[in-house]
Amino acid sequence: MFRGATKITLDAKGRLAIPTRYRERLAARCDGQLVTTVDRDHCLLIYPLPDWEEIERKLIRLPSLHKLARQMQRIMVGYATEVDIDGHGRILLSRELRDFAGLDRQAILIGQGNKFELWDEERWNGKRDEWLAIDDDGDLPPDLESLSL
Amino acid sequence: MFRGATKITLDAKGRLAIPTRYRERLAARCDGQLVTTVDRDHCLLIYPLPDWEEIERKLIRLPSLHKLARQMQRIMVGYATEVDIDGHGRILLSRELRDFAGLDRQAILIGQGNKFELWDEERWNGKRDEWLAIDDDGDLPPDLESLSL
DNA sequence: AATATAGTGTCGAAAAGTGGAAAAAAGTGG
DNA sequence: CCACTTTTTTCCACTTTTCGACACTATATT
Repeated sequence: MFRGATKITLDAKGRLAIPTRYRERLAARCDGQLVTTVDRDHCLLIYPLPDWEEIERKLIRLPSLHKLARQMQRIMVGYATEVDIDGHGRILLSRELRDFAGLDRQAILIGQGNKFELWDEERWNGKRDEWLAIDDDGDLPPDLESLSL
Repeated sequence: MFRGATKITLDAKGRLAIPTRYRERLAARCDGQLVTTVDRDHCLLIYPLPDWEEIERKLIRLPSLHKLARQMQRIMVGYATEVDIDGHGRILLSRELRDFAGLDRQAILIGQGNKFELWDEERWNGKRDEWLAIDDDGDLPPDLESLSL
């Protein structure tokens, strides 16, 4: 399980150095082979290759006539890019992906279970504060209703 | 069960010395392995690793397409950082976590059952006074209505 | 073919993390 | 009230990680 938030700066060429505490796990899980794609919230998702392949299978199987399903296929599979971790623990993010997520220099890498999310720092801070401000006394789904932290 | 409030100062590197009265219990429960994450009220939550893992499992299982669920995953799992108690009973709080909670030197550690809360001292004092000032004559939810202390 | 643009690898400096120990403060018992 | 123990805090030295710079290669463009 990947967890934790890390501030990261991309270099001039758009490379991202994976924090060392994840490297060993990634080497073991997928030999440094990752897949990067985009998320509706304009961040990037970074999966170990085998995890991505499973998700891709699920996406492909969705009914083609369902509008939302087709959109998700197009966006997620469409942007999915295979990247290898280089000898110094870095990956190169293509211009298309960086543009989509508004990434230039300062970014935040967020562990999310089987994947990572990569956000432009400012966008993350903005969204985060927005989420925290939500007053969720309203009706919650039962799973959340009963959640005790 | 952890209880009690303790004034604590962080050192220049952002390390926090766990009060000795908790150390033995923490060593027994989780061999000094803790997880720190953030709370909506801009304090940090500190769990023994096994307690956190259970919460994380619940969070990860929530449906990915549910907006509120995704937000909670992002914030709570996203900031969750594994920390080990070192030989001198200290843990290091990452810059990201300290920034989030506005921690610099003086902090308050609050026992809260299965976890601790860590507050910047000033923020704690402010919030506490705010809470104490609230006049709660209004209509309470039934669980509270019948609460006898 | 020449030039620009993007991608890759390597190195060194700076910053951050780690561990240990001494000093200061607080608590305890006589 | 004083001496002693324990806990807390500060400080320093060392290691690791991260960041920025540079040079080289490959690919695309005019």
